[in-house]
Amino acid sequence: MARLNDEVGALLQEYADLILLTGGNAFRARSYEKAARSVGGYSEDLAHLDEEGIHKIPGVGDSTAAKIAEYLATKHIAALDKLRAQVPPGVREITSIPTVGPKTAVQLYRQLGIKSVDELRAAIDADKVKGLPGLGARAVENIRQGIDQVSRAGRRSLLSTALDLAEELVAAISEVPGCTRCAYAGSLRRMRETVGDVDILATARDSAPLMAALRDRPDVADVIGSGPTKTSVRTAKGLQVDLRVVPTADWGAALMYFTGSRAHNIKLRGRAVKAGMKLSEYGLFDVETGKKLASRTEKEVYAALGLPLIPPTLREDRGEIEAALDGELPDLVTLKDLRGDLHTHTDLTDGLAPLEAMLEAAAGLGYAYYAVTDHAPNLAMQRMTDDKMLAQRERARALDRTYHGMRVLHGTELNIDADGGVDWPADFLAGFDICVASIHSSFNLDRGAQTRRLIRACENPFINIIGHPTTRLLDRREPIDVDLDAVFAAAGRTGTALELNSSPHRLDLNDEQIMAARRHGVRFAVDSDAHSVPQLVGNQRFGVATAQRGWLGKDDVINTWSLTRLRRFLRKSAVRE
DNA sequence: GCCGTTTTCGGCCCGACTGTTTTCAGTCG
Repeated sequence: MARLNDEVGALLQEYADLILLTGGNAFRARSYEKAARSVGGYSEDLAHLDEEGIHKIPGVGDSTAAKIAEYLATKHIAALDKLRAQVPPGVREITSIPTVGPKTAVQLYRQLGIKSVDELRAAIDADKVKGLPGLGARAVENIRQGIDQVSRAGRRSLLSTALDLAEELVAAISEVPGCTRCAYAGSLRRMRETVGDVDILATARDSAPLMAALRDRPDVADVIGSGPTKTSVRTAKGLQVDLRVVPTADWGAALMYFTGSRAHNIKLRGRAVKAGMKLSEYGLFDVETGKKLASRTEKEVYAALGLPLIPPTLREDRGEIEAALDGELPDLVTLKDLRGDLHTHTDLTDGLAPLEAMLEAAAGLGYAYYAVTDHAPNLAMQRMTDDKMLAQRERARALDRTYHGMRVLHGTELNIDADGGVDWPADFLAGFDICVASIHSSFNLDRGAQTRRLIRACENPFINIIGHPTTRLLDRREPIDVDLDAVFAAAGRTGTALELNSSPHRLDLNDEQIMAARRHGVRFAVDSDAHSVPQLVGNQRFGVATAQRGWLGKDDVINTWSLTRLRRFLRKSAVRE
């Protein structure tokens, strides 16, 4: 469910953006930005806080607290509305294009009247942009590529965004009198990394009240169509939602049909045909007699096809049907299998919560161990020093075992430089329990150079995990150009785990890369990369689902292991000795 | 606008990279 904190955080971020776009004080804007992040990542729900409680959120002072209180009371912020009136919403949207910031967006608006991404593309095509101050041929070409990238990503929503909406809708529709079952289906149920639309399936004798409940929601901007079996709407945020209502007796067949994938369904139907049966969203039928053989539950339908229930995360026609027939479906890793988290941050660098708050939340998840891995000095903005890191280590040692006996590992997230080196020499690295190493710069090296730097990082005897290996951001940045097969081979050979970063913006490695890496004997760390308590608690479901999509079992994932086994792996002895 | 082992004013995450410049502005992590 979307938290009120995220909603308010987004408004404060918008306010900060609008301050910059209207030429306001940059420090003022930064202050609202900081507050936006802080509110979004705050562990307590705004809905349960009074004005005094709101004031205690770090980075929230008198002015911001008043705006939040105003929003909670009236659902409006007058100052925000005032700024909105000065800048068309499309101008802010333009700043989401990589390489286009507020200065450029405002210049385009002032000089050419451009107030949407579409208008900007048209202006570039008409050669009107080149020649503006600071915008030469190269810069314009970068903007054009940025537009392409954003529009490719923009058609689909992040899994987390779609899931928030779907869970809210399922809860609402389930409460409508007469609704007997309700669930989300589609690519969302398969937990694909991005989702084109949200499919909701429900059963009820009379569908009308369910359809009305969807149509009448305040966040519905547009009803695309509505009949007795299907209603389609578009939300204010542009996400399409389809609600289908089927008879209770056909729940299983309909859920299978609407969960897909298409390729999985086609293969199942082919199998049915060979056996003299027909499979549709209404059930599995005997072709000769027309008799319905199964439809009530998914398990029944799969069983009638001679198959065990196949988990939704595997239904992509990547061999799961064949594996099911051979009795070789993988025993997939689950959220409950995770015994710890190996890549997390605190407010010592860019995290929001102090170490103690993160540890308490981790212990609350039942973790047996937990690694704090704050940023290393080469990410200059983080201002890390040797002394700060050593002081944190002392605190971590002191807090070891104090949270329900949870073991605290002291680590760091190193920066892999363009040559594959990292922040500290061997003697300092040797002091850490665990080292994650990630790329945070030089994203545009050529394929050979990227491959070399990552292989060299794998060969570093102190690096245990390569963090977010391709560095892609689903809504913002393409992956680096790298020979992943060569990197996977190096990771397998050196005993370096590859991360499956659970942030819904990353999911890096992705499902197919995981499958390929596994063939090289690579082990994986499913890590939250949490920068706040909500991320620590919320991210891992996305990582685990992606691990399942990559066919990973418990044994493939090092943070399901016992601490003893994990420590042995972290010694990386094969390389060091 | 926020904040204080720099505390009621004066700083504020700091450096690299890119493409435009001829000494720098804008963007990004």
